[in-house]
Amino acid sequence: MRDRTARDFSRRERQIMEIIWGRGEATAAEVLEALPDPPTYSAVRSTLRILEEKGHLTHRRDGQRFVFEPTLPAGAARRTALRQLVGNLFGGSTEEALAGLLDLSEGGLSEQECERMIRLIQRARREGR
Amino acid sequence: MRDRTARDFSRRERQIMEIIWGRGEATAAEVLEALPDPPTYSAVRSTLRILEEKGHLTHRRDGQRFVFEPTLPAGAARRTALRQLVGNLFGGSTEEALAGLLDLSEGGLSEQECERMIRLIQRARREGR
DNA sequence: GAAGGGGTGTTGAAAAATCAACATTTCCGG
DNA sequence: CCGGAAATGTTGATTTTTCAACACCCCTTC
Repeated sequence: MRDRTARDFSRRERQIMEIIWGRGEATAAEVLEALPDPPTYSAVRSTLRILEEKGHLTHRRDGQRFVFEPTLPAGAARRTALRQLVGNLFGGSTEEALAGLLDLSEGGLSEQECERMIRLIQRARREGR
Repeated sequence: MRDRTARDFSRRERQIMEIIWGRGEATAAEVLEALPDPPTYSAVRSTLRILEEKGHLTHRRDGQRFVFEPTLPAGAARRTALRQLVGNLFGGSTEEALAGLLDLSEGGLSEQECERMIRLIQRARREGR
């Protein structure tokens, strides 16, 4: 079976997949609205259909509309995307990736966030053995 | 001026950029070798040239060969890639992203890793204010 | 100084992705 | 019953991406 990660997606396809991953599911109209540089409604539907043909999406009917949903659960998508990112850009180092992650939150960490994150790490330590 | 993030790359382009980001720099031959599904040498060079035209890469001469290097420093690429990933797939939640990250290291965390990561968080807390 | 290996430069064909137009269906209100 | 709104279905053109062939250049070696 193929990899079915981000490598499989073209530009627009990835853009659309990310929108749907983010929401869990979406209609064509919702995708259109969420796109920062939207083409026509028609074009969006076209791409959605292709994504479905390729096996990345399924749809169910909801009244007249189609509601699209990823074939793989969001967790799997996150996993593979993260794995690739860490592997490709951070040389596989989880620590460096964490550092990069912390760098992002410009606003600074609240005391609570900080504690929760530390607990996450400790839990991973315990469970990961 | 354009965005110049990962959104700008097509499939092959992204693949190649990731290879170069990972190494810091690379020749055409190296890129070719690193590709899991390589086309011809000629095709690789072609894409490298296009990436250069688009402003994502520069090259310097090293004897006969060209050595390609990202225009933006690796740090910037990491930042934007991470930001997008967190924004798109983790709803902007740094914590959830961290959880996902920890999920990746199947082998379990060593005591040392664990401590270093906690220290990273604490440092971010102090500095981020 | 000819041949060959290893590199680049250029060009155009082939494939894939993107897009939009137009037709069709369904539902709803009047 | 009729019309319009809101969907989907179908098709084909356009653009972008991907690829490879071939010409050329430089260096080494015989």
